[in-house]
Amino acid sequence: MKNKINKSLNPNISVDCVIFGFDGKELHVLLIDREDELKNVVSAHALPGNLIYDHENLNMAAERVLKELTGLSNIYLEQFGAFGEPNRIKKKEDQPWLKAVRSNPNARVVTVGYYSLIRMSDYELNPSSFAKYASWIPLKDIINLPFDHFEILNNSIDYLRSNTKIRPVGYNLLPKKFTLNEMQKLYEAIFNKKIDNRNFRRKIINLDILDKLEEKQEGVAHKPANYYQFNVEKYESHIEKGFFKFEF
Amino acid sequence: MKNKINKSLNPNISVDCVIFGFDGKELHVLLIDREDELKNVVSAHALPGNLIYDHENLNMAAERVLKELTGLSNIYLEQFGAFGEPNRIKKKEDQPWLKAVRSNPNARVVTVGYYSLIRMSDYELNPSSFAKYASWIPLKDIINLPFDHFEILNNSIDYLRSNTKIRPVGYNLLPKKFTLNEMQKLYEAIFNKKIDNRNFRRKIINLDILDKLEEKQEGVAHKPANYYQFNVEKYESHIEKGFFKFEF
DNA sequence: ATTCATAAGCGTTATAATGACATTAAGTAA
DNA sequence: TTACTTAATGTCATTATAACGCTTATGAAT
Repeated sequence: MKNKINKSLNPNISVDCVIFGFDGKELHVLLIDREDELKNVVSAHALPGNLIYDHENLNMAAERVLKELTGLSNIYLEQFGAFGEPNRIKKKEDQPWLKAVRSNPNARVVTVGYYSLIRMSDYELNPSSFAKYASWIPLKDIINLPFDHFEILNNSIDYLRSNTKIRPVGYNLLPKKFTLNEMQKLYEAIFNKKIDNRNFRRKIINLDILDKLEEKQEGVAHKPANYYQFNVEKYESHIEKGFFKFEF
Repeated sequence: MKNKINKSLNPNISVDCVIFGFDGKELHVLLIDREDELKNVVSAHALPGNLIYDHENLNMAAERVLKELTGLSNIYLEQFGAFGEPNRIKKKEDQPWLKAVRSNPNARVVTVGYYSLIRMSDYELNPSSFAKYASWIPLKDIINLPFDHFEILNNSIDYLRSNTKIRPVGYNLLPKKFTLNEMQKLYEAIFNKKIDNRNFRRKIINLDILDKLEEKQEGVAHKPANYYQFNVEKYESHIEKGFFKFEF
């Protein structure tokens, strides 16, 4: 079994996935705790990532690895960069785990980063393979990671933000019906800053990608908010065209 | 010699360079004609690219490969993506050359793309290694390329354009002293469209990255244009901050 | 000397987008 | 009835935008 896998695993190329999760309040990142072949769980959280097979392309590899390690599937992943410092997996503290799980632990590995932003409540975590646990860690609590994963994470954040500046996000991140304030919280989470509510509303509404519903919130101890939903056609065409400047 | 090189060349990872050249009028791309070990020149133009060494990072590899194949050095290269279709170098017509120059011609290779935009007149082409010729080909004349190089090229164009929308370019692309119309031609070349001259001037001048010089054109059979030069400090700080929306 | 051709360079106007800011509205809870 | 909480709205001054036409400085041609 191990041999069979190793035959087609490329020793030099890996993918790493940065999955941002939104819970309505703040951004989280999906990290795993690794388990080596001796079943000693390696505690430092890490990005889900692994070597690719020679028969799959990078996107497929990222999807497969993500699924194998965390159970998540059907997630649109976007590439944001390749990381290839020769010493990126040479740190002393990272060696024992590599030696335990890789047939060629000293090989030079270039990794390709993929990211996604999803709604946490839509997915159930099912770690397997060498991932013993998988968990959502608040982004703000992540202060370091093994290998060069912290650098990769920071790169992905930049990428996410600049992408969000030129393409609206939200579909798949908010409930089918949502309030504008829920949407604003999403943007505030991504950019990690407060946004003026009147200006936000004006801007989002002018984008003309939302339909205002008749429905309102119920049972809340304050003025109920109106529900909105994405107008999928307008939303998609806006995504295609790209470029709306989102700055507050 | 061959063995020595092959020992540390990683068979699975390459870099490819898209060097855009500006001649004051239109964009060109630096392509090579390949020569195999039997000195049969392979005629189809290709992007300069090759496998990386295990001791170098991706950036260094791109710089080295570019220098080895074309003679260009001291060029700031920016990564724009990794390309990893399993069949990307499996096209029938690409096999003879691979067999002639690679010790492992069937290996699966993921390539990382780097691009730059330079002033053609600043550099002299000195092809070597397996590059028999290196030449600037007008971008508009490039209709296909071997391997997946055409796709890589198209990706790099998108990248160049979106980058130019959010960060001013021009330093290193124009003479030390240049006219606003020369600068406008650069932008027109990058975006491949005509731009209104009054609006262009207003926008560029409002960026406050240029110093207007006392000097004017001489010997031209029309009203002489004023020379400008970049204010390096302002330019750099603007590049840092990023994000100016450039749309016409 | 005069005219011509050429590109440079200036300016206005109507419209749209931006940021900053404060009050009222609609519901539940007590 | 009042208190509490979040939703929702509007204005204004400023800035950015796109579209557009005329005048100017020079060398070349006559």
